Amino acid sequence: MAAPSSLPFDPVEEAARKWSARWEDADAMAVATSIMRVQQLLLGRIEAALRPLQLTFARYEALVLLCFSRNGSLPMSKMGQRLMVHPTSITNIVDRLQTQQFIRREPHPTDRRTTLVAITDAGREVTERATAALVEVRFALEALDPEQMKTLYDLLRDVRLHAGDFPADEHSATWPNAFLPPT
Amino acid sequence: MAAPSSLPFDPVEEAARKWSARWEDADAMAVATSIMRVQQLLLGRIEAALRPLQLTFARYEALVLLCFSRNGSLPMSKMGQRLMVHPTSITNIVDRLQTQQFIRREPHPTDRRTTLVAITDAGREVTERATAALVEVRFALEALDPEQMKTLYDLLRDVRLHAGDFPADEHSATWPNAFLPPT
DNA sequence: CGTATGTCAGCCGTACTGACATTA
DNA sequence: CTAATGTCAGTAGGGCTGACATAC
Repeated sequence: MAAPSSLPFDPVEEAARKWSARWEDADAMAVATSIMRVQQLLLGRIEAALRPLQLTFARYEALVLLCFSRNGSLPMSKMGQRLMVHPTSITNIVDRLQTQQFIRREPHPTDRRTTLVAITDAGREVTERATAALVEVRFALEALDPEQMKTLYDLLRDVRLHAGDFPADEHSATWPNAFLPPT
Repeated sequence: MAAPSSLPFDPVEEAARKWSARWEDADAMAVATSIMRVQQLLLGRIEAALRPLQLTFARYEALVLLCFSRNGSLPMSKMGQRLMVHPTSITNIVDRLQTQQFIRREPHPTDRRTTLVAITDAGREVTERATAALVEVRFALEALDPEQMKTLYDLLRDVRLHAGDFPADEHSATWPNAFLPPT
């Protein structure tokens, strides 16, 4: 985690100012750079919170995905699609989680090509503890109030939608309305 | 680059819905996940645009930083601070750029501890071409109009500020006003 | 003296390519 | 047959740690 580093000014703003003097689209450059930097800052703080539990964010996401599945198990291919990772990367992640005894590989009952990944009790337990750790630091986003969160979420959703992260159509609400009772 | 993956729904929204049923701060989790995903999508498209020039985004950022410096050269330590990378990582990046003949290492005139990194003519040239390539794809942010860009920039700036990316005080404007003539 | 700068060897987790065996 | 699934070996680029020589 690169230390929040003692600069006397905002490096992104500085770059945008100089950029606009010779090139176009300085605003897009400033936003793209901001996203990279924020991701780096968040990931650093998130992984620092997970380190005592021997988890990375990638492995944590995989565990959460399994926790949310109907039977606590999913095919490798499904996990790869959801987490946006390469098939060989999901093999890697699952290998590590298996070494840690947080998941088990099981045969698929009907399709003998596919491998099911099932979360273990130890896996559920560490996921609970990791989640508590992340909620405690509010995912490193304590700078934002609920309204700002919603605005940011919606803007990022537009970017994801345009980049093909999920289909446009459908009766999909924009904001999950996490704090409202499920309808 | 993980392919934009043919899911029939928004995986982040889906996760937020299930999250809110058992845990707190589903909105912070949704925003953090969105940032990770958007960063991955943007980086994928940006690096695809840079690949023909044999550049990664990290190396491109280093070249731009040098382009913007007064004399086309900076100490390694300064580059590391600005780019938020570890001292050994800047050595790595500079090594690769040097192999590509895009930069030169030079001795510092007065402080014999520090190494100056100077951009070469070939370096300036490839930076211009890379910039043109990125401007052409609008940094993969063509989904957003100027007003959305500003909103997003300001929100991300709040997060960076709170995370210690730069000091709060100062007479710093929030938006670089890239399209206005310099005052 | 203590501090700062850059480099080196080495390790880690991740992303990918290409090839492959197995099964639908 | 073609297509899908998961695995393996190997490679690449990046982020770190610890140790170190050098210079302020």
